[in-house]
Amino acid sequence: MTSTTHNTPPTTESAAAENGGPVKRRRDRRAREREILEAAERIFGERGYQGTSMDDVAAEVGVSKPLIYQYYGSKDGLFLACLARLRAQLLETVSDAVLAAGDAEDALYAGFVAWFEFLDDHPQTWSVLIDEGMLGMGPAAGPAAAATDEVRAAFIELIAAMVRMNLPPGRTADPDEIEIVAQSISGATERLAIWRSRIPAPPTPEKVAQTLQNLLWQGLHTLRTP
Amino acid sequence: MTSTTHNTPPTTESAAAENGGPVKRRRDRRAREREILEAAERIFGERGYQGTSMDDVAAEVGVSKPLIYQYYGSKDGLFLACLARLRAQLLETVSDAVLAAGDAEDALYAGFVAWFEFLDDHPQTWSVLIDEGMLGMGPAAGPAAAATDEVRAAFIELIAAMVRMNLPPGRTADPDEIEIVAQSISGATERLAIWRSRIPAPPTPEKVAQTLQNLLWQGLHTLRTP
DNA sequence: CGAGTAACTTACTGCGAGTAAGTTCTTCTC
DNA sequence: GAGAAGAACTTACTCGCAGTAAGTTACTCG
Repeated sequence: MTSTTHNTPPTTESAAAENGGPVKRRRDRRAREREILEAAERIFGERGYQGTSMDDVAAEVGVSKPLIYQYYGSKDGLFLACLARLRAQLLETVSDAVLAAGDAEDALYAGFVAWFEFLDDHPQTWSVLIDEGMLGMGPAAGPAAAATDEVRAAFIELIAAMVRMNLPPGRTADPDEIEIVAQSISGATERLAIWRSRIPAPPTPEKVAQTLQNLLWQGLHTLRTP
Repeated sequence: MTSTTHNTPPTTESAAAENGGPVKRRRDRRAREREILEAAERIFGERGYQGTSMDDVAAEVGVSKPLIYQYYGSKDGLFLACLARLRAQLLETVSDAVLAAGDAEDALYAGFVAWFEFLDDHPQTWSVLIDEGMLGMGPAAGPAAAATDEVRAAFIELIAAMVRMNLPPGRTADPDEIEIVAQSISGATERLAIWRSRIPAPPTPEKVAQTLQNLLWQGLHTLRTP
């Protein structure tokens, strides 16, 4: 659907424009790259990484496959380019919410809410992220494994910083324990996001954030000094 | 390694056995199925789902590809068959540990320890499980998504049961909150398992389990009544 | 207008999943 | 021990898709 294969005649198109629409051919490189990226983001979001072929994307944009290879190098390259934009947005949104908060308790809650709200507002984004990206990260897994590990690492560092903020002033905690806690929280929020995206009427972001906060807050004070 | 391509000559092998070894050809179906399954488990564990071709498996067993298709239907079918065995073992191990424990607090801790220990003891298993299986489960993700969702669902139900056990007698909690808590714990343990498998000197299962227990235990008492 | 280059295409290769149509080996009956 | 019946197994393909080589068309700037 969505008007595939356009009205551009494949061969003699130079005589075009007789119907009025200036058949956009030969756009500027930057513009084409953006166009391809947007189409790819949409199609990957709909059909997943495996389910999308480069020919699909090429057809959607109305361009031939080698052009995409010239601009993005490989299917992985194209996918990573999609991921880069999306994760930057997500990370920025959550970081902003955390940094805007007053104390540590508030920061944690605000971060959770921002996370779940962002994913509610950008379901397509979320599809791209989790498909082989955010989650598929076994040893030889998907192509985006390394890239999404970066995002995750950034989140984990953010969480670890919050945990440290929460310690009594001047105290330090066992680094292992901080890491374990940060990994746990990261894992919990990812799993909750997936869960919410797959059930018909998920609890509100606030509800989930509050429950998670209740679950974790007290335990965060039990970190031992090394 | 491990003596690839065997000594069976591809063409005229009926005149074989001149060297002594009774070149095992034409085994019983059950035996062949097991043989294929074991090879597949190993290769999937080493190279991942994507990185393994059916020809690889066929060559490893010393058999032709269509035979594998006859027995397992498809690459997905073969992968799922591997998964089925592994997850059954994992689920059983953890369940046993939980059920053998005295009270709820002990059950939670014992479950964590059993989980991390099992994965330490079966790294190959773990590779197969996380590669596109345990984690890759976006909308149109890997083939094993549905299968591993089942395992996860089983764990989540186990966790939810433990949480309920922990409530004051006669009390009931908001089902949404129980679900949120169970999803969180499942996500945390999965992420921790991946993290541990990817760093050089991970903390012991007991250490991780203890930290997780500390993090969660107090919060488990904050569940509201609906 | 013509040279130079950026934008783009046609037409392939190669690999890997899956299949059609057999070909041997084994056993079971007479 | 024939020889039929069926299970175990193979050769030789098709088809879809990632990736590429080599060329062609349109814009731009002297």
